This record gives sequence, structure tokens and C-alpha cells, in this order.
Amino acid sequence: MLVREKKEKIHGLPDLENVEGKVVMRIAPGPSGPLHIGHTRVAILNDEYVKRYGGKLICRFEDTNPDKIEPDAYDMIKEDLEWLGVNIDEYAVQSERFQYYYDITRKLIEMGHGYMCTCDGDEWRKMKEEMRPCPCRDLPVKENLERFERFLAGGYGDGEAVAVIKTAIDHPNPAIRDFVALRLVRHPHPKTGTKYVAYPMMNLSVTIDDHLMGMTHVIRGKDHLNNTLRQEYIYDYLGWKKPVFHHYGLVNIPDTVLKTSLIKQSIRDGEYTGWDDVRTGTVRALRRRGIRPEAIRRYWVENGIKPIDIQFSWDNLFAMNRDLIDDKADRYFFVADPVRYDIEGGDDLKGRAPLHPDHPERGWREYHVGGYKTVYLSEADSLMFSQAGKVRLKDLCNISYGTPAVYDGNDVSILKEGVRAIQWVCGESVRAEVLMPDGTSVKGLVEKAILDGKGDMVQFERFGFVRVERRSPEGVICIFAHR
RNA sequence: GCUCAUGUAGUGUAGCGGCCAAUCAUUCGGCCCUUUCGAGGCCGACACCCGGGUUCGAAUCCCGGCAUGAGCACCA
Repeated sequence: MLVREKKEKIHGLPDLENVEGKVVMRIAPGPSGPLHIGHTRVAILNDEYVKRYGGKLICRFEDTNPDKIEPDAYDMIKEDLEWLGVNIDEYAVQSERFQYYYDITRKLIEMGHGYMCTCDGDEWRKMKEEMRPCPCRDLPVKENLERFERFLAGGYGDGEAVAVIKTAIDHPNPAIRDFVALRLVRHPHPKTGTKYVAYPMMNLSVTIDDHLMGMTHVIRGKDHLNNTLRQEYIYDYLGWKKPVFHHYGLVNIPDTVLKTSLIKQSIRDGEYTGWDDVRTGTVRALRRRGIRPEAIRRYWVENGIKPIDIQFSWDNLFAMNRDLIDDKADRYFFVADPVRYDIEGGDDLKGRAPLHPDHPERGWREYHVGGYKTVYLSEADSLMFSQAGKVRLKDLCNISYGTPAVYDGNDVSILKEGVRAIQWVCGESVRAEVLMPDGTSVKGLVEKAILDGKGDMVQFERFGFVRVERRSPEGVICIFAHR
């Protein structure tokens, strides 16, 4: 009883502060590509809290940097979220909301909290570093408003002007001093074309949308800590109520490719097969490898929302996934880099093995080696066999080394003496190829019973869990998940 | 350089003044079970960054140091 209570606590996320009834939360992906494993953390955490407290979860596409947008990403992200089991109540797109950003920036300028800067960008930054206001900062409101309208109308050339929010020019933290709110972009936007030239910077659009959409809690990465501090100026200027902010630590994800621009380039170059290439860490690649969304969820829930930086552990994720699939995955023998052995002696060789050792009721794989009595062993097991001299073909019989190999009875008890049981296939097997996460592939043979199998996750005994991508008598294509 | 954040086993986490000679998961090692190096069972290994202080008592509070990370973009 006591033990159970303790366990429940450990596996749960801590409560949020200041929850009054329902919550409104959001995830805000930039549509530059599909989601990768790193993005799933914020999605899962927000989803978990909305499910706990009730309320709504908004997915807001932050598409305010037109030259980084991948037009397909809007749909891909939506699919990824659905697959993850993240329940989105509303979708919003920032490129449809520019009017809000303009109206509120105008208001801030009117209030004297913003200005239009026409200084050279480098010089403006240099002055900020020295805590000196630029000449535009103290221009009269009227002049700033005129510049603002001219700015919206496209009356400035690229880089000639920006709208700036004032904070404290002498703020001890250089990252907080005056920040750009709107900039000029002439690059056409995939959704709005060249309709707008004035584009909001993230700190402006995020703040306005979070307020307008009624966000109660914002969970995001620690890299946004300073952005939060900047955004608080806007909340204060306008007398808006601030959401509760939470910043979780950064995640370092090893051994995979996550950078969207890099993946995109490799796809274009034909090196990667697509966004679901197994060498990448995209959600669709993990899905293709047979990682269950529940495993990803459990992983992030157990990681919590602490602000410390963490190291992502594939081992831990795989262990959670194994937990989920082990009971469902049927077992088959797969032989990598097959080496042929003929067996001399013994009579009509027959054997059978359960599809799953814990579930004999699911049925059996029947073996009838008979006839030529030809089997194939993996290259590694063949080598081991030659050194050990004796080996058990699991669920069939024992053999002694030689060419041909010699039938050596069917006494299972030799396993107790240290003889190894190995996997094998007979002549009636199917070609199989297993695509590995590093992009290589392992070719071999798999028992033909796999063709009648259902369910996409199977275990190749002593090889690992794989997802079956294609089943056909000509060959089976699998993706390696983990051991 | 400045500013901010954080420091519990290999990894992630619990604990947040006495119940902690520190939890759980994973990892690793051993044993049992098993015709898989899968699953299951049992046992074991590994940690409170350092130094001061407060206190009867500190992983827990305070200060300093150190370390790590982030930001200082007309990216998000």
C-alpha cells in the first residue's frame, strides 16, 4: 500500500503552480520540418498537464521567418502530434495574425515604449553593449508613429529600419537591453506571399499571442529564460497578466541527426531517403523504427521539468520501448550473413517453437528440415560452432562440427553443460534485410513463418527487436529498433 | 567580458532541516528460471561538486569558490 503510493508519486510530474481551474497551454513549433525527438518533450509535457487539469492545448505555428519555412511542415507536424497522442484543441498560425502584432506595436510606440530605429544594426548593437541609447530612441512619439506607418507600407528598404521595444538601456544583463520587435523581410512567405514586409520577431508575436490566447502556463526550454525576461516588459507595459513560466533544462541528444536544415540538405542531395530516414532523430524515423509513442511519453514524464540540463539516453528510451513491445512481438529466427551446413545422420528432422515463449496459445512455428537437411547459421555463430565443436540448433537438434555437420541427438540437457543454443534457418526461408540505425543494412535469411505473421514488431532472437516494413515471399524488409 | 540558471550513482529521477548509513528506473556484475545474450525472479555495484557558516542536527537553509549550460541575433 505504502509502496504503491510512493511509486505513483515518482512516475508523476510535479503539480503546476497557481492553477485556477482549467489551464490553457501551448506548443509553438516553427514549421521548418517535421518534429524530432527533442521537440517531443515540450509537446508531451504540455499535453500531460492539460490532461491533468483540463483546459486546452493550442498548437501555434510560428512561421514568422519565411526563409526557414518548409511548406509541408505544417501537415507533418500535425501528423507527428497525432501519432504521439498529443491532443491539440486548437491550431493557430502566426502568419494569419500580423494585424494583431502591428496594432499592439503601434500602441506600444504611442505609449512611448517602442521606437523605430533606422540606425545601422551593428552600431545599434554596439551602443547597447555600451549602455548608450541610439539617436532614434528618444525621438518624439509622433515621428516614431510616422516612421512606423511608412515601415508597414514598405517605405523602407531591407535593413533600413526596425521597430524596437524599449526595456532598460542600462540593464546589467546585456541580453535584456532593448530588443527588436519587427523587421523587414522581402523573402516571399509560402502562405502569404509578399503581402507583408514587416515581420514580427519571436519575442513580440509570442507575447501577444500568449496573452490573446489566454495562456495560463508556459513550459519551454531554458534557452528562453532571457526571452521571458524581455517579454515581461511587454506584459508590464500593457498591464497584462503574466502566465506562469517554467523553463526546463536543455537536452543533449547524442548519436543522431536532428538539425532540420542538415536533414533537408541531405534529402535534397539524395543521401537520406526522406524525413523518416533511420539515421535521423525525427519522430517519423523513430516511428518507422518501431518506437512506440507511449515509450516517448513515459521517457519525458520520468525526466520531469527540472531546469537542469540533461543527457538524453537512448538506452533508457529503448528499455521503456522494450517493456511495451516485448509481450506483443512474435519471435523468429534470423540468420545474418548465412553460412550453409548440411547435416549427416539423424532421421527426418522436425521441430517446433512457439511464436512467443510466454504465450504458447498464439501458435507455433513448425519445422520440417527433412530431405537434404540443409541449414544456415549466421557467420558469427558458424565461427563459434567451429571453435566449440558442438552446438544446439534451438528447437531442432544438437550437431557436431564437420563438413557436413553431424547429427548429435536431441538431448536438451547438453545446454546445462555449457553448449550454446543458436538460431538457424532451413532451406525454406526468406531473404531478409534489416536496416540499421547507422544507415548500414544486415542481409540474411529469416524463417518463412514470418510471412504469415501479424503485427509489425517482431523479435529476431538474439539479434534484437525489429519492425517489419515489408513482407513478401521475395524478401522481408525490417528496421532495427533495439536489442 | 556581462547576465541568468543549474549542480544527488554511467544516465535520468525521488527526497528539500531529523524517518536518508539517500528512492525508483535504466546500466553493469552475479545467481535462479528459461532450448534467445528477450522476458521474469533474487542479490550486488556505483552518488548528495568543494569550502566555510547557521543549527542539538544539513543532501536539504545561507555565503564563497568551482564546474556546466544558456543568452547578449533585423532566428525560433
